[in-house]
Amino acid sequence: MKVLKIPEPTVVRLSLYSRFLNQANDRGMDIISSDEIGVAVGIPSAQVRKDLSYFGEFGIRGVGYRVKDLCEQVDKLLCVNQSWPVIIIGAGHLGKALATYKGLLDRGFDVVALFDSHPNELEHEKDSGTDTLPENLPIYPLDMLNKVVQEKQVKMGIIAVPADSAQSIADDLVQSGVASIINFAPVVLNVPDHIEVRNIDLTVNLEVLSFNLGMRS
Amino acid sequence: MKVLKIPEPTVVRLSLYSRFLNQANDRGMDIISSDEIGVAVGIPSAQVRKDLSYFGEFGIRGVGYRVKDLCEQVDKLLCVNQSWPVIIIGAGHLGKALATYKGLLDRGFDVVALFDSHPNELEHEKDSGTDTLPENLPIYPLDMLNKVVQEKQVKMGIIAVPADSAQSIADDLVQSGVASIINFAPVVLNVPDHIEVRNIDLTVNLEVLSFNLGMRS
DNA sequence: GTATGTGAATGTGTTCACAGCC
DNA sequence: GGCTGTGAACACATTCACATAC
Repeated sequence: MKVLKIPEPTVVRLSLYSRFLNQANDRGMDIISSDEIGVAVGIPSAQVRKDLSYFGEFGIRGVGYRVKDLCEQVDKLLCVNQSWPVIIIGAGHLGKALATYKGLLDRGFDVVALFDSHPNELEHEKDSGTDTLPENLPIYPLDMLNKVVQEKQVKMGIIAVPADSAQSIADDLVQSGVASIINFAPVVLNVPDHIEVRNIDLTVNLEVLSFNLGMRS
Repeated sequence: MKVLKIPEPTVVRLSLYSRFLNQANDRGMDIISSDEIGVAVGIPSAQVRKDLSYFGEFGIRGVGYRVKDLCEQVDKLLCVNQSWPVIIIGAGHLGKALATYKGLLDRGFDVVALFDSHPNELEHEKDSGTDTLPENLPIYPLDMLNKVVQEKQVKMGIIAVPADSAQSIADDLVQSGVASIINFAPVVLNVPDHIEVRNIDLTVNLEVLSFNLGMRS
């Protein structure tokens, strides 16, 4: 069992393993090999073993891994067992898409509030056809940010506002005390070193695809 | 000027450079240094220079880069000049969020159609408060996929459906002839080698954050 | 025999530091 | 002097291959 310096790709894969292991566990699977995990998430089995080996020896040589045990261990590493309050800033289509996404709660992420600069105009309108916002999910104006973050002990904020207001929202989030930010806006945010930002940028992804398509000719 | 083996992170950064350079160009900036670019996108200047050097010598030693020239060159690499027809499968909150997102067209990505398994139930309802879908954006049933992909020469599909139908949609997309897929569903897709898939997974990103928060204690 | 765990080897990406050119 | 372009050094990540344990 070593510590110190976990490669960041390893952590990303851990999340994939966790998802698959939970499914396998629900299906009542007992023993699983690194090979089966690898096939399921599209990663070489040696990589799976190495990833897990950073955190301990979870398997049984000559046998495999006990699904239930491994699942628990990995979930503990990712803190899936505990519930993380998160907030979403921006109640446009994207913000609502995220707020109504049930996959978050399944993995321990609890959207405790939505924020918007014009909360009154859109409070729980009926959206025909698609899921509506949870009844009990409050939509607050931005000046409630500090209060909510502190009261609910929020550590993570999700930015789902247009590019031109993203930096200002990021500043507000940092100011309010969150430690980590997911940013959906297509801008590079400027934040202090102790804040972790992860960008989710559709345009960049599309451009990588178009670059690669262009290369093939 | 070398070719062969461009690091994939380089391509991702190229997209960030392009965004910034276009802004700088619009602002009428003439000359820019690798350092200024680096500061703007949060990357060391040596990295900026190395990234660009994979594709040619775009700068002037002792001076910097001509913004207009560099902008054109980078945009050409990313194929931003040409228009890419893309389709979105899934017209839930997420699909609509993507379809109404104007940033795509700015960068040459033209959403030519939305697909949904129940297109009639949601055809252009009025969404109060937020942007409605473009009037001329058709919402088709899934069995129109092949026809649209072939007629519009679509190379990229965006999967915005729930996890349990994502693989089946991916199969349909591959079958229809798209070359690249952006997948928002939290599953690992199984596709042939010649298809490029890029996953955009909020849950994984959140779990990396919660892992890192957990590590700090 | 079989599957894990892991150093060693390899491969990939970043940073350094300086030669080359303005 | 200043800034680019780039080989060489370094750091990081993956893969190999085998010792180890069941």
